[in-house]
Amino acid sequence: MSRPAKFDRDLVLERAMQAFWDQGYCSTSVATLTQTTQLNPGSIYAAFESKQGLFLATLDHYGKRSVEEITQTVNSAETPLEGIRELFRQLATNVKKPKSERSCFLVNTVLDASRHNAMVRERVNHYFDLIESVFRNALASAQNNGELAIDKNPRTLATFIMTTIWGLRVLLVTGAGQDKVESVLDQLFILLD
Amino acid sequence: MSRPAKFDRDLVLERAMQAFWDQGYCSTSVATLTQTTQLNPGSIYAAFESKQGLFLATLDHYGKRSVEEITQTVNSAETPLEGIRELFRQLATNVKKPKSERSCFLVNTVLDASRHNAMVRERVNHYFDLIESVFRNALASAQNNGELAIDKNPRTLATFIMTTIWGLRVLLVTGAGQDKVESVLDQLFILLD
DNA sequence: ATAAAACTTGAACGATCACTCAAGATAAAC
DNA sequence: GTTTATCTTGAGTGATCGTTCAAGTTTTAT
Repeated sequence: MSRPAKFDRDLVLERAMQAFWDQGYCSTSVATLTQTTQLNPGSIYAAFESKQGLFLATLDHYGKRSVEEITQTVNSAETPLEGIRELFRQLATNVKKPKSERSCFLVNTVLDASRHNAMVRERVNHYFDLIESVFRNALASAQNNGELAIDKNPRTLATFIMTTIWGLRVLLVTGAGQDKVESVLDQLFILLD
Repeated sequence: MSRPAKFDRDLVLERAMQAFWDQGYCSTSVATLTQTTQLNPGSIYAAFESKQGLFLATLDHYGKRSVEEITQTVNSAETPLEGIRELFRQLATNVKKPKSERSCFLVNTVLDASRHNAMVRERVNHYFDLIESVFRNALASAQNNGELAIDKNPRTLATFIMTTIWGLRVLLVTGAGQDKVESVLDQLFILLD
């Protein structure tokens, strides 16, 4: 016996996420959020408790989708190792895309808001862990296939892959060209052979 | 025929830098800056024009010192390649240090303020370029010494080293332990052999 | 001494911040 | 149709934001 919320929660999260992603937590005012989400302050606070509550919800929105997309890309290739390579090739094509300077929402957040907020840090680390396990599993499969040498360590390589992704995100923000990005991919792929 | 400023500019820059580094540009208010620098608002604005002006000055303060320290570490080892390895070993010891979660001021800045401010971006990129050239020169020297295989490309490797540093900074912020950090170093060192 | 120039002080400015809440609107339950 | 519970609206809250500036202070040059 109550009135359901009129707005589409996923649409609101998507729009709020774009705002936070573009401008960062601190520079995104509630006034901006009311514009982009087309929700009044009251509705935002009724649904998400606070600006931080909305931010955490957008983090989940982004995190879940990232994990899905990465899993999809890595696991839908012909072989596990090829899946990982394909993921990096896709990442590299971001150079040309218009909003590549936004980097990754999780990476931006971990270097910004997470350092003084345990809740944010834990959530970001959670999604990083999930993503790393996708790589670790793929590498283990590759070893079983004989695609990856038996003396390589999937755990070590997965950590290194994560580090390379993080580094690549920064590289893209610096405005690096195609050549630099491909340099990085080449070096990483050497280690995966 | 004028009155000289009473405050120590370097000390003020150091204190302001610590504040910006700890909390980020946006979260560091001028009120905070007046406390940490022990300067009144008027003095700050007389000396640095604006909050952003002070920030840019702290960026230079940090950037110049970083370049000096990296150059020193890389060039004072017995061989160029050993210098690069030594730098990474030092970076790795940051895991234990209390403020390791602050990452690198330049990296934090490039993912935060730089994306919507060309002046900040150019300045950060400038220092990144200087640092990368330290590695490129060291690698070229290593090749002349016969320490680095002749088929390796110093330019490509220097870019990869920068990417690894950036990735390592993120890794440290996630709270990774010694083991993960050493994993990354091991993989990087393979590529330098 | 005096004048000139620059620095220091700190109260005050308008703008904007995150957030609240009373009033009105709306859907489900009966 | 009435009740009930919740959502929506948007003006308004006090706090804090970056910045300014007039008044007072201090140093140098003459």
